[in-house]
Amino acid sequence: MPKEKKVKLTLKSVAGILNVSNATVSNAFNRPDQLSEKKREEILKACKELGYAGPNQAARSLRKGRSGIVGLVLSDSPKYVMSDPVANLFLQGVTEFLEQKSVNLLLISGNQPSLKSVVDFVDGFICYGAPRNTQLIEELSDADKRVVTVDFNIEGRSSVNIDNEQAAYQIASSVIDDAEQTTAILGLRLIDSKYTCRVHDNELIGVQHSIAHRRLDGYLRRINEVGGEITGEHIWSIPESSHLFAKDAAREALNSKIRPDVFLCMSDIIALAAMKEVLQMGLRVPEDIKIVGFDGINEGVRFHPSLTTVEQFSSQKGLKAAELFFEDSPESNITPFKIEIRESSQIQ
Amino acid sequence: MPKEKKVKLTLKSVAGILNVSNATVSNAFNRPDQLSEKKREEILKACKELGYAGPNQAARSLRKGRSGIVGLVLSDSPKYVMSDPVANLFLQGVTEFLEQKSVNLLLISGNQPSLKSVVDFVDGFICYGAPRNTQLIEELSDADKRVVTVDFNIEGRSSVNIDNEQAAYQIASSVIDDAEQTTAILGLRLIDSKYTCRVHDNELIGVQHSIAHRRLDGYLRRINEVGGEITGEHIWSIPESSHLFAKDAAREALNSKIRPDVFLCMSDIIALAAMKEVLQMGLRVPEDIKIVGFDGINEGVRFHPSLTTVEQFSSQKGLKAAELFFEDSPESNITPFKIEIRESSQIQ
DNA sequence: TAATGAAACTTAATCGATTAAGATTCCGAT
DNA sequence: ATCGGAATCTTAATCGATTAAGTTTCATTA
Repeated sequence: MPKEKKVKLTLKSVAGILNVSNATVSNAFNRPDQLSEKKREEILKACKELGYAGPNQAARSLRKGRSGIVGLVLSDSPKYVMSDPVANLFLQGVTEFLEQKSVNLLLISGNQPSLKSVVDFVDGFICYGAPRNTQLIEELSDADKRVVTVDFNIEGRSSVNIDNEQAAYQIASSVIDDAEQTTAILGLRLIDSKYTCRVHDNELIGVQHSIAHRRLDGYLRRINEVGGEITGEHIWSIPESSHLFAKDAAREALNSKIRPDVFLCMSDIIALAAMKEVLQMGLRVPEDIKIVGFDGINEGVRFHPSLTTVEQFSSQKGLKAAELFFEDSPESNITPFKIEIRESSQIQ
Repeated sequence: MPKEKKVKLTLKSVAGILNVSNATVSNAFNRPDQLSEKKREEILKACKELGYAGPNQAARSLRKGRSGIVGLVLSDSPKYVMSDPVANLFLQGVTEFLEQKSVNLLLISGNQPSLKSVVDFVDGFICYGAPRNTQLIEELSDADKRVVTVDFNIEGRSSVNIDNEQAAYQIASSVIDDAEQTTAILGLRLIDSKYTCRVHDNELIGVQHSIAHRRLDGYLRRINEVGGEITGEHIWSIPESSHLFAKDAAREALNSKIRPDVFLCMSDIIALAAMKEVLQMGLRVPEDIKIVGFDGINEGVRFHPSLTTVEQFSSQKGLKAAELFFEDSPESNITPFKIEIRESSQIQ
């Protein structure tokens, strides 16, 4: 319940009661060198007794132009992004760093129409994945604030990325060493469709800048290197990193005439869904089918069998992004990844 | 890159340029009925051309006393809370509702020393779990703002809870129907220790108000009902819902002389860790050991075998909490739960 | 034609702070 | 005794808006 109060407690009213100027009260809180030690303690003590908790932070931020709040722009709605364990790890990293800096985080949806409603509250933005509403990218580009982008780039702004092509190449290499192997690729948003579907050959040609296409490049490089067969027939595009869509794709692939013995999956969520499907069909992993994922989520370690994947240290990316936020000049960072060979690809 | 600008664009400067009063410009944005349609369009058009995006929201919020931001006070550090899938689902629910209301969310750590630094920026608080720093509870209790608590209560404030005792009783009942069964309880923070440890009988007596103790009450009620044996020897306390601690507890229980054939786990995370341990020891679930969890996280559905649990619709709780936030008077809400019988407890 | 009153704007106080510049006090040095 | 300057405190402008109250304009009605 709100406390009863006669007058509203503000810097001004407190100053009035104590019979000093507001400047002095303000200085008591912010600039100890501007007044005598004696007076300062006197004022702080009186404030405590009156129940005045200190300067209003909103007013202070208006005057000073700094709020101590960082806006975290998500690629999509918070609901969707938070359901993704990779994003979640990233958030953990960001919040860990920011908490230590006593800075708070304002969550901002990537399909909000504009940043107008929040821009004046924050000291800048960390942007996780290209926002779905592309207008936001323009606003971020033009804003007179600090900006750090993650998993995409805005010219002149700080950014954090991994080398997706190289990572995909290496994870593919860990499991493909023979032209006789048949690979199915379970990709994420390779084409613009609301449903799980096979990719046609011609659609593969279009150059795209998304993370998914860089990963595809890496997979294809390895398959071509060993002389394996790979066409649109072997590639599925899943509209979002969801269990249901991924299971559909896995089932289709298993029932198709290509009879894959390797699944290259563009996320661990997809890989785990595929693995569950495979196991439920009575097949063995890795004996019948080898499966690798991408991301390195904890669930992959726990799963039985555990999942071989690209560990991309998402929380480290979060830490790095937060760190770059406080740098004075823009800086591009390529974060490391690690190939984690586990049970799902390795016959004991 | 920031755009070059001669003068800073504010309501005042824009009014100066357009040769009208600031009131008129303000009204053009906020109160269309206060000026002619003609003038309004004229002003908005000019603003667009000048590149003035509209009133500064921080200044507006200072004046109006509303920011359109809700503070989400977490029980612990964001890093720790976000790593918990249940909290994550809750967040999804909250954000879903708030996004639709065009309200943004400010994340606040539960071990922050005070809410002072954020209280002036938000219209109120939703508080997920009792904050670790209890001083915050007092501040929340005294604040002249809206407050909704979840999974705990503050007198006179809105709250959202499930009936933990009843839920625990029911899930226990689904798996225990015989005095011959031997049950091990893997509990969460039943006693104040940093390590996984067995609970001693005398420690069970102390009445506690935490969720964990309500759940324990429910388990014990069922076990006593069927005449099963239950002592401190059968109960483990795990310091946090983490995989490693839970595996320790499971291993200890399996190797102990009580030889349990039922695991009642106070979270799905604990249950899944225990299950992985059981499977790795070569035992079968549910044939050798039945395992039930609590929470209803997605990973439980995906796991093989899938996990029997109490679905507590955490995202619904989030929605409800957000909904209550906008109610004018305090309201206590008890949200439903559902017993989900799946593979881990049911012999086909 | 004068009174009336709604419509369209403007004035100015206010939200709650920060801070440069000015005023006063006080002390030691010349 | 006087001057300089540091220490301490006050004055007042400012951050960027909102809004009640006041002013002017102008069409309507008696």
